[in-house]
Amino acid sequence: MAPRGETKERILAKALESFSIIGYDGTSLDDLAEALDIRKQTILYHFVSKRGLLNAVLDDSVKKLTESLEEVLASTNSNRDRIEDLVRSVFRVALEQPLLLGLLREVSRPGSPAAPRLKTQMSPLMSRAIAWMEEEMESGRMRRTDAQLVLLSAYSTVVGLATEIEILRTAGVERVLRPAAQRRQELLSFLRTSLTPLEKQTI
Amino acid sequence: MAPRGETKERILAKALESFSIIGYDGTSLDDLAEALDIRKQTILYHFVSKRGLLNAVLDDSVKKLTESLEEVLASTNSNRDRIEDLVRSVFRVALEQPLLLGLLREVSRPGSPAAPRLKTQMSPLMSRAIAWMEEEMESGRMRRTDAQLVLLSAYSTVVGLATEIEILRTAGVERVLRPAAQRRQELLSFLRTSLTPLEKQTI
DNA sequence: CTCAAGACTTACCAAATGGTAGAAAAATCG
DNA sequence: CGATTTTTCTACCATTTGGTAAGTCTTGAG
Repeated sequence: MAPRGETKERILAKALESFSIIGYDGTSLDDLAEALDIRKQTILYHFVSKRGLLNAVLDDSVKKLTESLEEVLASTNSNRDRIEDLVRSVFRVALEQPLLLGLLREVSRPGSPAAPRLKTQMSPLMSRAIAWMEEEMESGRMRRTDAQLVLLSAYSTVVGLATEIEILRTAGVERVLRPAAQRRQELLSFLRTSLTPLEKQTI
Repeated sequence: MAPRGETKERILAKALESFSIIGYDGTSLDDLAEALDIRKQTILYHFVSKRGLLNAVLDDSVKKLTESLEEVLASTNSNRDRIEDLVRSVFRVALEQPLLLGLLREVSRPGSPAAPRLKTQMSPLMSRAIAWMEEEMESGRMRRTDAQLVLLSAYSTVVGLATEIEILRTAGVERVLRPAAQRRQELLSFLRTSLTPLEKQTI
């Protein structure tokens, strides 16, 4: 028998994968259990209900996401290109944990049962990000715009790059898109041209 | 009894709504029927199976989407700001038919059963859009970049603006975002700074 | 060794789901 | 009107689903 929380971890990982790819409703506990060579009741033992499992996966994911971004947001007044730092770090998450963004996408759907919980979980991170941006604007390192709007655009683009790629590939844009590094570069120039103060802009 | 294809139309509309909001797997034919005050078998009579219904909804939606964009893509060498035309038209679709984009989002999920069909349906439109952009670049009206990449970014942002707004609202960005017109404006400047040829750029 | 707590399983189940078969009702047309 | 076709409904059904109840097995502390 698996000691420690090993089984629990395995379930969480597979659940993230399944929720992220075939969705919450599309995931059956029986299938999940079979994929893990485990009995369904083991899952229910650890997480009480399917919703409980979703909540656990969600909590876990948001935690990882937060940890990844926290350090960048926390780094104070260095002179480095902080936008680049942020984009780089977000991209790292997107590349290492695409499932995580897939889950965000799944859960953020208007009809999702987990929306309220997501709010509770993400609120601090969002406030933090907005505060960070406003601080940047205050100090003149970032052009003054609506922080929320930029956040929305950036968020959409990143999640899009990570997940919506599929539709384009499916829709006929077959040739594999540029490597991730180049895509990041593209996003960077988008953000730079939009955010860098005019007087510093060299393009 | 409803003559003509009236019932069929009603079913299609409600199905689009349901698929788009609570997803394909989350939609039950019984619930759908009840919402329409109709018996489930009526749905199956018209669309054979649940998959058949999804396909029908998909075909219908892609058709509307294509029609909306076709005219812009078709308009030849006018001197007007064609990027603005395109963005404007896409936004009009997004605002008038948000469910349509919601469906795209749902269906474009990697695990979706409708992905192959989506490919068939969207391919011409995508090729068309790419050809359009390359033509613009050729003539110097658009800065030379990777058309596919720009398409991906623009697509992500629009679908994002239309659907992912929900997550931010849910995640604590409560204050209602700027009106659509301003958001469109923002997207326009994103695209302009990225696409307008340098020598013409005034910012 | 004992025994309680934790981890995992077998045995079931009520509800919901997509779907089939065929009758009944409505519309269409000569 | 009467016959035929189209549309909708009632009656079922097999399977799947999330979940409950109650056991068995494992482990670690005393």
